[in-house]
Amino acid sequence: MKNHEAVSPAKLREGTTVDDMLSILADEIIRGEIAPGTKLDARIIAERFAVSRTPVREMFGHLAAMGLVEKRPNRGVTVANITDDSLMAMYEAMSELEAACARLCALRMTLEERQALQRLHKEALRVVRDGTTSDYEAFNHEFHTHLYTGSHSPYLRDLALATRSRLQPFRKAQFRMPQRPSLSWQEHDAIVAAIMEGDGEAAARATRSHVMQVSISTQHYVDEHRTDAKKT
Amino acid sequence: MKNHEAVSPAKLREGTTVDDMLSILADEIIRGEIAPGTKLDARIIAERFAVSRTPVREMFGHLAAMGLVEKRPNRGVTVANITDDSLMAMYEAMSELEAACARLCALRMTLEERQALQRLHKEALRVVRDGTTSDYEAFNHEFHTHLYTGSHSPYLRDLALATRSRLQPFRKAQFRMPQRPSLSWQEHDAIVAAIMEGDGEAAARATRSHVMQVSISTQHYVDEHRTDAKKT
DNA sequence: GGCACCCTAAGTGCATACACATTGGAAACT
DNA sequence: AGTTTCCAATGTGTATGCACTTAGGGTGCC
Repeated sequence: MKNHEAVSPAKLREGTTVDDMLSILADEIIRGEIAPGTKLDARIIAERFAVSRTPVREMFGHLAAMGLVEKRPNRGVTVANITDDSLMAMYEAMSELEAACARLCALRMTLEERQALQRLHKEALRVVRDGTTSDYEAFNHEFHTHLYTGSHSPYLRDLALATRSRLQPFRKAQFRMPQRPSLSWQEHDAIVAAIMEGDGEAAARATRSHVMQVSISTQHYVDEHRTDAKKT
Repeated sequence: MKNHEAVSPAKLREGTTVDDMLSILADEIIRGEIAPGTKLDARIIAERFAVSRTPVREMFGHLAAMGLVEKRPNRGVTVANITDDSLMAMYEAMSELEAACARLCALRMTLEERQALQRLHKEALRVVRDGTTSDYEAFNHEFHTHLYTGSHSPYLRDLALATRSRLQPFRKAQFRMPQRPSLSWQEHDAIVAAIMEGDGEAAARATRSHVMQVSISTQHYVDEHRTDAKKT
């Protein structure tokens, strides 16, 4: 029984079942494929992944802990419907987290990291001119990731990453404005300059204002689509 | 602040079974009553609270999401054993979070909040002179809580609260140094002064250095007790 | 006598079953 | 007809049982 090369078709021995579901579901929520306010039926999810409700419930707990869903006792789980206020608050926290990262970047980044950041930033300029906004979005994403890792502060990085995940469904909106990539690049430029000079406070200020600009752009989008995202 | 008090196992059947266990277990871990590295047997916990293993497992998921325990597949959960490096990283993140809060406090605190902070700070001075270190610890806790809420940034506050929870088991060590309360109060004094003057940057700097002082004190304690916390 | 292997015991992870809470709608009353 | 109440259907929360994984010790082999 145990010595069998158990490669049964239904069961895949790849570690944990719930983690797989978790990453898939989290990704779908983050990508916005599941609209905020949607109720997640444990039974449906269980059938979809061909498992029982028990691991699904466990996964729901993880999703709730990530802030991607809200869990109310005896009333099931719904994809987190973020209000304007809480969205604003999250962006504000995000700006502070990134500002702190940027400040530490200015003080701590190695030569290689500084060069990599600058290289990335210069490549992004080409994308601003020639590429699509979607292309720039990828560069933007990586740019900020560099800021997190460049802080050499793992926990700060994790907090920033987690917060960004929670904001992800709304961030994709910002680049709807055609001039946004160009402005974004200019704001990045100020950040890079401050980091290169080792001016931590300037880097923090520039980053804070940059993220708040993103917040404002996103807020406009949310306002426009208020009617769509009506609560269930 | 939500202070869930310990509930007797008998009356757990009322409403939220999992949350009650969660708050109790989390509290025990945070207070250090369960040593880091201890393995938590789902069956034992289930018997203790007179429930089945299912809700216990769900609670384990929450504890893991809080970072209080580590969960390895098929190997159960153990109370998070924080290494020196990760402890340092957490304190660093904490210092940045609190610095951000303090900066916002300087800019945003209402008159009432400023007065309350000052009042609390003055009372703490009496405790430094006459009271026990345990008394001061309570004041210290509330002082920092004021900083979080005074930022008027709910998410930043939540991040700070969550991070503090994870650091709580180690923070109690810092006041072993007899002169620490006095030094702590002086550091607080600089923070309060900066906030009162509305100087955000100064408040941030003072808070950052204050928290890093706490980190250093704690680190000494951890070093001394390395031999105790050896088991993984 | 040391090392590898197997074998057993313990504990985790998932499935199924059951009890209870919530909700929507139909029937009865005002 | 509008409102309320009751009931059933849907779905959550918990218990129990089973399969599988892992760890520890004993036995055979070198």
